[in-house]
Amino acid sequence: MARRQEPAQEDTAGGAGRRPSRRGGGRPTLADVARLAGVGAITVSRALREPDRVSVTLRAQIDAAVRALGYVPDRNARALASARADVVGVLVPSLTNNVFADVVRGIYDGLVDTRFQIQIGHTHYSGLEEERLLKVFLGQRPAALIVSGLDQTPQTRTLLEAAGCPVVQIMEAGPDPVDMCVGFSHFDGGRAATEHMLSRGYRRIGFIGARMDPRSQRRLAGYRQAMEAAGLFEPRLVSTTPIPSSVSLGRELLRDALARVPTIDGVFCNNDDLALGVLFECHYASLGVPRQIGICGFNDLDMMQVAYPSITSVRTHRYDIGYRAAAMVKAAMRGEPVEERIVDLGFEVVARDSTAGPM
Amino acid sequence: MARRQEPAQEDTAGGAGRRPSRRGGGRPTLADVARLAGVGAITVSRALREPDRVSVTLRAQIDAAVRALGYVPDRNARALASARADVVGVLVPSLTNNVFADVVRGIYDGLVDTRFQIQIGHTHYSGLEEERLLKVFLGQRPAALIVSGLDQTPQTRTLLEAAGCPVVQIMEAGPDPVDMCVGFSHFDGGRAATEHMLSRGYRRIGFIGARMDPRSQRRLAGYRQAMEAAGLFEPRLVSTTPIPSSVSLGRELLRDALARVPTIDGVFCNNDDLALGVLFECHYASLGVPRQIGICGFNDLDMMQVAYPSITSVRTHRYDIGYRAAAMVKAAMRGEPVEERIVDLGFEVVARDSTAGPM
DNA sequence: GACGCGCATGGTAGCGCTACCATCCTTGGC
DNA sequence: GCCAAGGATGGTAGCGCTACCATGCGCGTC
Repeated sequence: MARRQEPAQEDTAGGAGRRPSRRGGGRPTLADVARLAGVGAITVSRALREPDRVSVTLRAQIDAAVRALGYVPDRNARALASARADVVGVLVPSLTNNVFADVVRGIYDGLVDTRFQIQIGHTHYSGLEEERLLKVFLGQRPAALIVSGLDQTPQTRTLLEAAGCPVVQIMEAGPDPVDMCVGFSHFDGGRAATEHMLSRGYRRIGFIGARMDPRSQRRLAGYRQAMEAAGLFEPRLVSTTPIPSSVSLGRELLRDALARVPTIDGVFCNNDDLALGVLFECHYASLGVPRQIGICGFNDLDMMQVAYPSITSVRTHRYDIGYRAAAMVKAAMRGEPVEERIVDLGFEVVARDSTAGPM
Repeated sequence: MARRQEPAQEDTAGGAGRRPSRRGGGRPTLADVARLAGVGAITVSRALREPDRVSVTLRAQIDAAVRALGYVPDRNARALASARADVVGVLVPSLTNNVFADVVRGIYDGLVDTRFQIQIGHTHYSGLEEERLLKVFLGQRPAALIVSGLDQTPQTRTLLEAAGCPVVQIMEAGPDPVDMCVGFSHFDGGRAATEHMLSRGYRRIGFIGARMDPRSQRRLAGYRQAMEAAGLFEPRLVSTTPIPSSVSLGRELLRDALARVPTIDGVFCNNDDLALGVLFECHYASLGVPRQIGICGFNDLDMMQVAYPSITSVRTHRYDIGYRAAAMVKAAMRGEPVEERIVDLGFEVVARDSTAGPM
């Protein structure tokens, strides 16, 4: 298969006197379009980028020439000449995680009507990997950067500050962002969930958490504060692991927790995967939900509502975070002053059957 | 915040006689490194891309200069000069779908140790959108392309054939790929799942499917062939909708199916989300699984194994498909002849409690 | 000892586009 | 009717890198 390096293909229209340049592979260029339309190259460039600044007559000629040649602008040349690639770099810990998949979907939707392409990097929850990827991204002078969380390494923060493009930190709302941020308070979310369970009458509420990234830590801190305020905190109520979260891990962690504290009457799960696993383990072990065990998840994925019994969770506005981040980035790239640099989209505790109260 | 267009920063090392070029923002260039290291620019370029071709002495000097200046190669300039961007374009229908999230993770992992960046486009299951995105991708002369499925529009296929780079079609294994393909037979998967349920004694097996893309259609065709072979096919056993799949939709579709055919004794679900919804609806309606209703999903996500009862599903090798696609792309980009252009990674019916047999 | 081969290194000339500035033409004010 | 102002158009000069083609050197061959 002649897949690599096709021989220079024949010019579609009669591009008279075109010297066969050895590089580039014979694709039509801006100059070809200009020649066919009988205008200067720069006018073609403008017609494509800022149509309003070119007269209607010329624009029509140029459009026709573009179509006739099947011209596609070379984004690499454009990026080099303007010292700016039409690329928005996005750094997320992982895409397997439904939460980030939703955020990224919001970002994509927010940028779908622009010329910007999205490039995603997976940090795998590692600050060093984040730093490495950021350098790679900066190598192409991205139009904007979206990074997850507020806990970058000092070096990464310095790079972001010197990036020379808009930067949005997502998932968390907090003071002193590099440039802008959009998210919510994980601490408050953890506290609110715990307070909800306490208000429903649960007392020995365990915390189950996997892959304790900074945001998970803050949710745990919120749980702890609520429990301490009620005089109910005990270290052995907390089960955490650095292992990535999954439904099956939820089952295991509940078993562990019950082995350690058999009298647990409720579980606040760091996320919904774990909560679903906890529910299945309760089914399996014939523990009644919500009478013997109350369950609360975090994020409120679709399945929480339809699980049987339905599972209480903290609804977070993941898609909106991505969409809003895209909007902030767009505004900043247009040069508009962004007055609201710190956006807190909040959360809601959605009470369902799984926390109806102990017997 | 001076976020946009920082003033040209001072040269870190003493770059004597450096005229302040108005564009580019004063970032160190290859020439700066060459000057500091006392070598030619091209040697620096080689030292970075093909270290073996530069003597150890010079390499050390160059490395030192790179570090001293904090030099980061400009990927846009590199792409323009070499007529190839270090970007692999990936077109998938959606990332919300766990299935594609896994595939994409495999692609990322497969390319993590290379210089290539991944750029993802979401076609939203639309052939026209796929075509549009492909043109955008081609505008930067990607190093390789990975697209989903074998059912591109004729125009898209033409573009792919003329892309001048390796192309891998993923998710399906079939004859006559544009260049290469890796996946499995959805038809066979649907048939095998149905045959499994038939072998366990289920007779009035319904099909539940959402967002009937070409691959879902082929799974349905496989189901249909198995049912017809057993003399059990009936059109009203099939419930499909163009709506995107979700757990809650699974609950609804089961209700619909039962309303139409109350004697249904099994359900083959087009994917695992639906299967989980069906399970929850059975819990809710007090229908015993697997005695009254047998359930089989598709893809075998993590939660199938830990659901209670555990749910039979067709395991597909999503991560491996992505990883293998990345490997094929890497080999082709290195110019190695790829002998196996059509790779079928198969699937397995993982029998669990949900299809233990009717009463 | 002259020649040729291969390897390390360098110079030159773009890649295709856009920033910057110059030029031209229209339009309006006096 | 002349000139200023402003909008449309074009020419020139790169952006920072790599492909291509020298060049120079050491070494083996006859």
